[in-house]
Amino acid sequence: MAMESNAPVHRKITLSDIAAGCNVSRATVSLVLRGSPLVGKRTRARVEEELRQQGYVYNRAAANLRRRTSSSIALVLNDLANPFFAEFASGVDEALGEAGYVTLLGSTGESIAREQAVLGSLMEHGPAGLILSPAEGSDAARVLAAVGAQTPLLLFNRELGGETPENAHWDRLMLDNQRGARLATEHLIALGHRHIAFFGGHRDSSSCRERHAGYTEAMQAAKLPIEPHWRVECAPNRLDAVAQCGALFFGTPAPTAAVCYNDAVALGLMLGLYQRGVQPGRDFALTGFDDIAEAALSAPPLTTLTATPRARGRQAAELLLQRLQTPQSAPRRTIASVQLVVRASSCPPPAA
Amino acid sequence: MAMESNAPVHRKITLSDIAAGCNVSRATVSLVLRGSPLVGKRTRARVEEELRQQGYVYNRAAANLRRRTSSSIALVLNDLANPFFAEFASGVDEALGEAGYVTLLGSTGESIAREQAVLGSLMEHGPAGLILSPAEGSDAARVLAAVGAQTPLLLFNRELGGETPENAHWDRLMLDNQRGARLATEHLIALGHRHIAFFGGHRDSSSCRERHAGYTEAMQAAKLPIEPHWRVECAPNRLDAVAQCGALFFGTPAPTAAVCYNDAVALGLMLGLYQRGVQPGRDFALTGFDDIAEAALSAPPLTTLTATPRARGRQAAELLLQRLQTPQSAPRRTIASVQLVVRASSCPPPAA
DNA sequence: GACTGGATTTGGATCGTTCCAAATACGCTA
DNA sequence: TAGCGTATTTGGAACGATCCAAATCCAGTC
Repeated sequence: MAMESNAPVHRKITLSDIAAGCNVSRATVSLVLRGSPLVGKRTRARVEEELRQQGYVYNRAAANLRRRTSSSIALVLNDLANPFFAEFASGVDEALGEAGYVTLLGSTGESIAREQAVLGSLMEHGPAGLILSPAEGSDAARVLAAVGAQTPLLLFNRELGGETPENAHWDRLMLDNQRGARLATEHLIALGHRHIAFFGGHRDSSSCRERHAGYTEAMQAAKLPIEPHWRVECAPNRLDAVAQCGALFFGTPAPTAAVCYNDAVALGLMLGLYQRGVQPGRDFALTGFDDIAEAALSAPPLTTLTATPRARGRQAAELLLQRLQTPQSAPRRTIASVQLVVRASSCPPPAA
Repeated sequence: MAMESNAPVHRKITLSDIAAGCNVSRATVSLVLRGSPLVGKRTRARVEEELRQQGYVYNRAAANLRRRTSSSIALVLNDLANPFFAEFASGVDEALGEAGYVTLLGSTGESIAREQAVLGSLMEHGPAGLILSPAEGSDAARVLAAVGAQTPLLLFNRELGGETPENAHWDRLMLDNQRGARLATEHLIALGHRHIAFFGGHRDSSSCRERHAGYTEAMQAAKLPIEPHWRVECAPNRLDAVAQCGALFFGTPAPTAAVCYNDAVALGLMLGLYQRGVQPGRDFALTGFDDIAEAALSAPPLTTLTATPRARGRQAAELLLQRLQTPQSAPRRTIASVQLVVRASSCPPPAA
């Protein structure tokens, strides 16, 4: 029942406490902590014992202040609740952790106002860099104002609006949206579809524009006409997709297939189709984008494009870490390729 | 084309720069920053203008050092890629952000070793408190060693192994696992099932034990026997669930329904059943736990227990913030209730 | 013009660590 | 035992903010 330690119960243990405890200077303890070869072995052992005894925990904030360094990286996501971003985040955190960085999390819920607030708040913590998947409609000027020109930023997934040469110095990691959507469209065409819609997303989102371009490209290459009512916009989530489903069938000819902006939208569309008595995967073909975990488990399983979000997370972290190494090198634009995963949701047209 | 600012391009702007820029002392600038009523209006205006001009960003780390405060809270999760935790995280971050805290993220991927490493690393950043959803098999002694007795910790979702009176001082936010599983089991019994299995999870996980207890309770109350081979363990993810599916049908009588440890496991089991030619929701009834987003969209939609993870995230944040207010008050154990959501996966038994 | 008291402003020490130049210790040789 | 070179150790000034006691300002009063 003896007291193991006579340290005061409150107040944190600092370098000085350790130094006093074993009659060396603070500088020496500091050297021990950082594993410097300068300290003698006897001293090192003594200090290490004392560290253990007193239950010392390193104060990285103080060290960072003195050394003018940072050991954190901010991760700002437009929608953490979306499994695609959750997996991405987990990849980022994993890779950053291995490199000795800690992740400062911020999620914006697609709100530009929150994005501004979150960026401001995170910057005050002095991250070494940031990874940003912008909220819809976020623009370069505001982000630059919040982040400043000194801190490296990696843009993921979406472009910012209003980019100018001055702030185009950011690195990027984007998905090959156009090629992905083209692959999906070509796949549907190969199955015999002629009336193919592009469903979901907003026109002012860069990723949506790119995917739509891939769709258009494939349609034109196959000399297929595109009706205006085959382009239905909706927010990139399930709920709005269900609501907008009807719009697909307002005009003639009605589409027999749809390339969807992403998986969430595709899953929503499925639900909407069921509600109208149309069975997806039998009466109507559709494809998604992202290959979130539930895509393989939906009814029917969803044909989609896989981007392996966890791997993208690791990649994003690595790109940013490289940037920290070489702050002056030219900005990099990385395009991650995507692969078509064919599942049961993409059926041949009923007529064929 | 005039230079707007003559500040050196590199090197961050500090209080002293501002002070020098408008001939006041650092102390005054500091007061302005914190909106103190002490400073005169003319001075305040002058300083604020200078802050804007120079693009000052507050260094919260330095302030925290001096004030011996903290503005961050660590969130350590066993599985961020699981949508349940992703939504939880997004709720936590939202509530913490509103309270002016920043979230330090750490995900452990169910590895005790990583959990130790992550906790250690996060502690060095001096969070005001932590929210921990422990990895499977994590024990109280190790967590206490990593976190210390000073920093408030809120346990979420799972209990730690090896709890002793000394480290039982942590707050807790748990789900009403037992009641939830009992409700699910009673529901299946009411549908006419007599042979009901409990599928998935590991015996040494507290949440699994509790859910299993709820299942047992309902079975016993209905005077239904339980066969040993109706208890199949597996890791709480889809993949392992698919693999273990066969084990359910090794003995007789075979179950006609299963209460699953969670949604991930239930969705995996569905897949496994399909592979054996058994159609879930028609030939076999099952229930999940968590109500992750995909539960409503699976084929068939999954009967499960909803815990509204985003709301739980907010609640966890609020509980921890309250603890920071009153460090001395007695530890709180909060049990969040869950609700049964009946969907098509829970069908009557084939015979009935 | 000296004095008073509230309103502002300020220098200097401090938080816990690291850097750096300088001091001390120690083992050997002469 | 003095002298010397290498191996350790160390005081004190940073880092960028805040705290606090003390200084200064500025009407208004006598």
